[in-house]
Amino acid sequence: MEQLRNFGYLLKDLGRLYTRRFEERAEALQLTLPQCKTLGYLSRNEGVSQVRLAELAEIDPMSMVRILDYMEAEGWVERRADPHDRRARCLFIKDKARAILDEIWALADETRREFLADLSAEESLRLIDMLERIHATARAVGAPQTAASPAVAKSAKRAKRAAPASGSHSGSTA
Amino acid sequence: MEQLRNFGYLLKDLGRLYTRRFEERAEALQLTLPQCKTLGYLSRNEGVSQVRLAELAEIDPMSMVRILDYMEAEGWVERRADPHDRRARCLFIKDKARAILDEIWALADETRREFLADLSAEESLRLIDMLERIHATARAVGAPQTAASPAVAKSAKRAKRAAPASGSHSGSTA
DNA sequence: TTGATATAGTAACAGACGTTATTATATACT
DNA sequence: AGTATATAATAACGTCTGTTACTATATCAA
Repeated sequence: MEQLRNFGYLLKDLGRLYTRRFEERAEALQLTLPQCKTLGYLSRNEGVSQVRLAELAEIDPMSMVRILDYMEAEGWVERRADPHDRRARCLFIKDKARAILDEIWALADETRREFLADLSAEESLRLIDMLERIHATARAVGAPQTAASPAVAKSAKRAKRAAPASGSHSGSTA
Repeated sequence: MEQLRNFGYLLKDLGRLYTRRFEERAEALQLTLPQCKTLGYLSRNEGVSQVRLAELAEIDPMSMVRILDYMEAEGWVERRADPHDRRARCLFIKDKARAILDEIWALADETRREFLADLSAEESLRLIDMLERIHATARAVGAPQTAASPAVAKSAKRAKRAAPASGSHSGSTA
C-alpha cells in the first residue's frame, strides 16, 4: 500500500536515471537523448517540416526549435527552405549524422538492456506494453481540449513555487 | 522491436505527464510533487536533519534546501537548530501541513488510479513491482563510486549542448 | 482585392534541477 | 592544543524545459 504512493516518483526518477545513463554513454557524440530521438525520427522522415517532426517525435515545437538550432550548428542536420511554403523549412540529416545512427541504436539498446537486466524477456515485453498503455491514457488525460470544448481557455496563473534566488525570503514575497 | 527503442523516452514522458497531472490537481495547495513527497517523508520522521530527509526521500540535498526554503517561507515546515550539532537543523512540519496530509494522499491516489485505469488490479501491482526492480538496478548503475573506488574522481567536463541564446548562427537571419 | 484568422518558426522570459564552490562546524589524528 | 579532513547547509551558476508573445506567410471569407 505504501509503495503505491510512490508510483509517480518512481516514473519520474526512472526517466531521470535513464536519461542520465544514456547521455553518459552518448557523451562522445555530444548529443542528448531528445537530440538522438529527433535524429532517429528525422532519418525515417527526411524532408518534413519542424512542426511535423515535432508531432512525430512527440516533442514540443519550441523544444524542437532548440534541438535543431544546436544540431544544425554542429552539422548534424540541415534546414532548407520549403519551395511551397515560405514559412516552413524542410529538414534533412547530414552524412555526419547518418554515420552514427547505428551507434545511437546500439547505445539505446545497451542502456535499455542494462535497466531491464533483472527482468525476464517476457516480463520486459509486458512491462513495455503496460507502459505504452499508460502512456496513451496519460496523453489523453493531459490534453483534453482537443475536441469539443467551448474554447474557454484555461488561464489559471501559476504562482512561483520556487524560493527566489536569494535575498528575499526575509521580506514578504507574496 | 521498434518500440523497444522508445523505452527511455516512455519513462521520461510518463514521469513528466504524471508530475504535470498531479500538480494540476494540487494547484489549490500550491505545492509541487517533490514538495508533497518531502512533506510525506517528514511527517513520518520529524526531527531529522536535511541530509537525512534528503536520503530518505531520495532527493538531492541541494534540491532539498530549495524545497524547504519554499515550504518554510510558506509556513508548511519549520527549521529548528539542532542542540547537538550547530551545523544542522532539525525539521518539523507545522499544523498547516499536518492538516492537508490526507488530502495529498488522496490526490496521489486519484492520479495514480487515473493513470492505471486501463490496467487490471493485478497488472498494476506487477507493473509497480517491475518498476521498483528496475529502479533498484538503475540506482546501482547510476552511483557506482560507493564502495571501493580509488577516489579518482570523474572530471570529464560537459560542453554546452544547447544553442547559445542568440548571436552565433545569426548573421543574416537574425 | 481586402480583411480575418490560422500556421510555421522563433525570441524572450521564467521555473526546475543539477553541479560546483563556499562557509561553518564537527571529528580524527598527532 | 593544533592541524587535517569530513560534514551540514547553502550560494552561485548553468542547462533544460515550458510559456507567452511576436513575425512572416498562408488560407479563408466576403
